[in-house]
Amino acid sequence: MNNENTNQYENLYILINQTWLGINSVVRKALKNAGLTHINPAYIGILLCLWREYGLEESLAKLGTVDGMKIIDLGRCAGLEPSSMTGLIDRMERAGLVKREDDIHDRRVCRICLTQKGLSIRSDVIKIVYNVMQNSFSEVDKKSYDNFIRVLYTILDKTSKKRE
Amino acid sequence: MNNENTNQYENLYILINQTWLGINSVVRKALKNAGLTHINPAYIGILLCLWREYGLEESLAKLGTVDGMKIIDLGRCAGLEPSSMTGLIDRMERAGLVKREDDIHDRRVCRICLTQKGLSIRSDVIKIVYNVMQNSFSEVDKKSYDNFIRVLYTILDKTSKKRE
DNA sequence: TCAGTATATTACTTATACGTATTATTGTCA
DNA sequence: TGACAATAATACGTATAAGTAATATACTGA
Repeated sequence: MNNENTNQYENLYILINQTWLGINSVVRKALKNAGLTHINPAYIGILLCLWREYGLEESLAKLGTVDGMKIIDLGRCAGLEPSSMTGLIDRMERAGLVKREDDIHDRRVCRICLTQKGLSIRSDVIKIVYNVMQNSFSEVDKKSYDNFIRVLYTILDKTSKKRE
Repeated sequence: MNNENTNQYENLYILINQTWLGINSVVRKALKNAGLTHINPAYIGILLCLWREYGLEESLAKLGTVDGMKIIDLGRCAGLEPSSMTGLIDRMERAGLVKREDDIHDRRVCRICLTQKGLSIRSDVIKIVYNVMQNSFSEVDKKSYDNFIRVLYTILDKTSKKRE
C-alpha cells in the first residue's frame, strides 16, 4: 500500500459510520417527537418484515390468520445475528408489539407474531421513516439516488454475513 | 403519502443499517484475524483523528511534541455524543492506546494523547481497513464510487448533529 | 433405533451509543 | 466582583449488537 494511492478508504469507513449514526439519531428523535416513545429504531427492521406478511391492507382481522416468523429468519431479514435477536424480541414483546408463540411442527421454534398494537402503528412508523429519509435525500437527484442504492446492494453482497 | 410513491424509503433505512453492520462485522473479524485483539472497530475513528495530528511520518520521536485532543473534539470528529466518549476513551486507555492528560490552560479539559502503542499500530490498522473497504467496493466503478461518497456527504450534512 | 450432527433459541459477557443529570471549571456582564 | 450562563467531562441507566457456550429439539444415516 502506498500512501498516495489509498483513496482514503479508512476515512470512507468512518464516513459511512457517521452517516449511519446521523440518520439513526434523526429517526430516534422523530419517533420521540411523534410520541412513539415505546418504538425504538431497532424495532423498525423487525416490524417491516412482519408487516410485509400482512400484505398492503392494514386489516386487523388478519391478525389471527398469519403464522408469524421464526426469530432466525427475522434476524436474517434485518441483518442481525441470532444472539442479538433474543434481547430485541424481549424488548419488543415487553413493549407489546409482538408475542412469541409455539410452533406446532417444530418445538425448537418460536413464531414471532404481531400484536394488534404492533400492526396498528404501521402507517405512523412508515410515515416517520419516510419523512426522515426523504429529507435526508432531498438534495440528491434521482440518478445519484439510484446509483447509491445499487452501490449499497453491491457492498451488502460483498460483506454479507453468509461468507466468513 | 401514497403507497405507490414511497420509493421504499423505509427499506432504504434498513438497507443502510444492514450495509453498515456488514462492513463493521468484516472489519471486526479482520482485526481479530490480524491478531489485533485489543483494537475494536469503534477505536478506529478516534485513532484516525489522533494519527492525523502526527503528520505522515510514523516517527515515535514526535510523541511528546503533540498536544493531544479534547474529548469533545474527538467526538465531533467521529460523530459521537460527548456521553458516548467517556466509556470509549476509558476502554482505549485500558487497552493502552491513549492516555488522558491535564490541560494546562483549562482545568475542565482532558487532552487525549496517543501512547507509543497507539501510534505504532497505525499502518497495520489502516492497512486492514483499506483491504476491507477495497474488497467491499471492488465491483463498484470509479464513477459510482465518487457519486456514492458525494451522496454520503450530502446526507451527513442533512442529518448532522449540529441541528436539532 | 440410536448415535451423531444440525438447527433454533437462549444465557451471559462485552462493546457501542445515547439521553439525562451532575460536577467542575471558565467566561460574561451588570 | 459576583451572579449566571456556557463548556468539558463524567455517572448512570438503557438500548443495541456481537461472540461464545449451553440447552432443547429435530434430522440423518448406519
